[in-house]
Parts: sequence; C-alpha cells; structure tokens
Amino acid sequence: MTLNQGFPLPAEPDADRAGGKRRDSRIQVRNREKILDAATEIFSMYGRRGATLDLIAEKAAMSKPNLLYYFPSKEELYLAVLRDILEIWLQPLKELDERESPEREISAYIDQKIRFSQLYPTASRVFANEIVAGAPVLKPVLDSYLRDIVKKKARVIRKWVKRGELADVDPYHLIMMIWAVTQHYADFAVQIDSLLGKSLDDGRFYNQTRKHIKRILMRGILK
Amino acid sequence: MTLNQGFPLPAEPDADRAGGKRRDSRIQVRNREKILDAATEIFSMYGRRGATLDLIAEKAAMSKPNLLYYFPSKEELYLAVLRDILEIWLQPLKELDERESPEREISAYIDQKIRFSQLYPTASRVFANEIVAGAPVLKPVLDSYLRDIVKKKARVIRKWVKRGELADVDPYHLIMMIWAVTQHYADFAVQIDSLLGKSLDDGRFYNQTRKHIKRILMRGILK
DNA sequence: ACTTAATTTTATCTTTTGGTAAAATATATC
DNA sequence: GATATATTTTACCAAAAGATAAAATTAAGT
Repeated sequence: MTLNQGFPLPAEPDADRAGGKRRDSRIQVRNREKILDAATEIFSMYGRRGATLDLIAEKAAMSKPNLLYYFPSKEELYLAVLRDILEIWLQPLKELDERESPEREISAYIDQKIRFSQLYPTASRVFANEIVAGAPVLKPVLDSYLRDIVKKKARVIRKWVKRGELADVDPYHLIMMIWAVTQHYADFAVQIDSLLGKSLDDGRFYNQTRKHIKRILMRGILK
Repeated sequence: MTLNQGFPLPAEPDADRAGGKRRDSRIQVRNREKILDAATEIFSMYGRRGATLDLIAEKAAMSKPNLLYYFPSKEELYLAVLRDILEIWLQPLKELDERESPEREISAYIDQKIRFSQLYPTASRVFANEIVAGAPVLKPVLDSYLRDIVKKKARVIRKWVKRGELADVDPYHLIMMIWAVTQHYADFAVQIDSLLGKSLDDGRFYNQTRKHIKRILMRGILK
C-alpha cells in the first residue's frame, strides 16, 4: 500500500530525482513502506497530534533518528500517509459513469467503498480522524479537489433522477449516506466488534453487511 | 450540558459528599462546567492524547493548576467528559418501544439521533474520536452496558419483522446504519461544510437532511 | 470585622517528545 | 579491496506537557 503520484497535497520536497542523486534503492523502498505502515497504524489510534515518533519507530522496528532519515519530520510523515490514503479513497467515486444504469453504478460504488473498509480499515480510520479533528491538514483538498469531483458526480446522479431511473433523491445527501454507512464499518470497527463480535475480516460477515447495506439503500432510492 | 449520574463508567472518587464537606458551591459548578465545555472542544479536535491541559485551560480561561484543582488529572477530565456524552448519546435508543409501530418509533429514533448531532456536534466528535481510536477507555462499556441495550432493542426490531410490519432487515445492521448516517453529519461536519457549504446549524438544511435520511431509510425498511 | 475554608496564582519539577550532530557501520562502485 | 556513498546508531538538546507545592487571594459564616 504505497501508491502516490502527483496528488493534490503538496508533494514532498523531492529535491532529488530531478537533481540527479539516485533514489529508491531496494532498502529505501522497503523502509519507507515499513514506516508508512507503522505510521498509519499509530496515527489511526492516536491521531495526528497524539501519535509519537517513538511509537511509530518502535512499531516500524527502527530507531527514531533512523525513521527521521526517511521522513524529515512527523508532519511530513503524516502528510505522506494522508496522500496515500486519499488516493485510494477517492478512486471509486471517480468511476461513477452516467452512461450506465444507476442500479449498476451505485451498487458497484457501494461495493467498492465497503471493499475499501475491508482492505484498509486503519487507513480509513486515519482519514476519519483527520476529518473529525476538523481536517486541519486536508481542508484545502476538501475545499477544492474533492469538492469538484463530488459536484461532478452529483450532476451524474441528478441526471439519473431526471431520466426517471432514480427516485427523487438529493445527490449530495445520497453520497454522504453511502460514505457514512460504508465507512462506519471500518471507522467504528471496535464498536461493531463489541456489539456483534464480528469484523469485515470475516468473509461471511463482510458479504452479509454488503448485501444488507445495498438492499436497504437501493430499495430506498430506486424507483 | 453537564448531566451525569451513576453512569456505567467508573465514577470519580467523589470522596466528599458522603464524607461531609460541602461541595457544589456556585463557583464550583460554574467552573466545572466551563472546564467540561472547553475540554469537550479540545478533545474533539485533538483526541484524548493529542489534547493538552494547556489548551483546555486556555479555552476555559483559567490557569492549568487551577483547572487541576477541579479535575485531578487529564485522564479524569477525559473520563468526566465521556461520561456526560455517553449519557445523552444513549438515551434515545432506550426509548424504542415495541408496542408502538416501527414506522413511528424508528422515525422518532432517527429524529432524536439527528437532533443530537445538531445540538452536540463536538460531543459527538469526542465520542467518534474515542471509538475510532479503538475505544481505549470505553471498551468495557461497549462490551457490557451498550451491548445489553442494543441486544434488547434488536429484539424489538426483530419482533416488528416477525409481525410483518417491517421488511426482513437485520436489526443490528439497521441500528448501525442509523447511527452511521445520523452521526456522520456531526462527526464529518467539516467535510459536509466543504462540499455543501452547509451545517446542521442551518435550520433549513437540518430539516432537509432529516427528511432525506428518513425518506430513504424508511422506504428501505418498511414493507 | 474576623476567622476559616475555598480558590487562584506563582514557581518549579520530571517526563516525554520532536528533532539534531556526529560518529559508526554497511553497501555499492570501480 | 579501496573509496565513496548510503544507512544506522549513539548521545544529546530544547521545548512541551502533566503534575505538585506552597504562597497569595478571595469568599463564607459568624
């Protein structure tokens, strides 16, 4: 889990690469990934401010200065983590296609969102934490990039409504609702586990959840 | 906003009151409330670990030692905040009554939940933060108290299904869905604001949201 | 007004934390 | 295998943060 290209978050200084020094040696790649994974986990539990480099370093099984050799500061590390998450978080939304039926597209969208919750629950929690905290870092991205994508997709949904393929729903509220429900299973996983003793890791539960969400939501919005 | 009696969270030492010293002077009450409000706000933004006594003291407009005169430690303060929140957070669920129609009861429940999001968005965020972080403090409560209430209410919903008043929905998933959607508007308020430029403070938006959620959800679950 | 108890302030201490410097070690290239 | 470069470790620092002690101030009860 370490994608990341040209993302709408200020990219790392990245002075090299263009400059000429070689980068991305095997060990470089391996360690950066190890750190990003550890950081994701720690940030998901303690938040941006509550997380400490000591904890992250320990989880990544390396010394703190060593960690700082790869990421110049805690803030930079946090940014790197967010950048990775945002990319995969956004992907599914971009794929909503008005030329297909809303039944098929929205169903597929829900599938992708719940899949994300299953595959990257900690990442989802880092993102949730950032937003709940008031998006101190992501606010600019929400205000520009995300805003544009959502606006575009709201238009798609509105088109479906006009064509009479969908009940008269507000596109924005519908999107919020899908986000809320699908992310809930990752973000509030402890609660789910306490109440049901289950998690999305359990394939049976995953499918039951997926189908249940889709059934209620689709029934609620299809004509 | 400072209820709190006999809550399923370890109560503060509270050595006095029984002992004999007078408590709860006017100033005592006022300051504890001032602190709890400030703490709620700071904890909602920075989480349990990220929040600092300095920030809370500043927001409460008093010195840090003065704050510690009222709450013996940061952890105790956090507990006090959580205790208050949990009480009002749980209330609505307890009221689900099988003798009434599901249409009426679930509709009322959604109303109460969204009301909570409107009235106590920061409290909702503190709670969200605690759960997203893995419920380090609330886990025992989730595992016992909440579990029992939810189990009881799941039974109510199941009864409605059996009576044929409700579509064949899984009670737990339904409750999760309602929580997810209603809390989303408080917990992810920044995101909503970025995308729609609206918040539940806006009465018009509040009602539109409420109706929209109810429309889709009720359509999804009623026969 | 005077005494006692409650509240607030000032000064301070210790631990934690983000971060640096510089030496030591490992890796790659020739 | 020598040399340069990349990586890791050790030792450390300054600021932040939770907490305490004790003095100073304010409020309450008589």
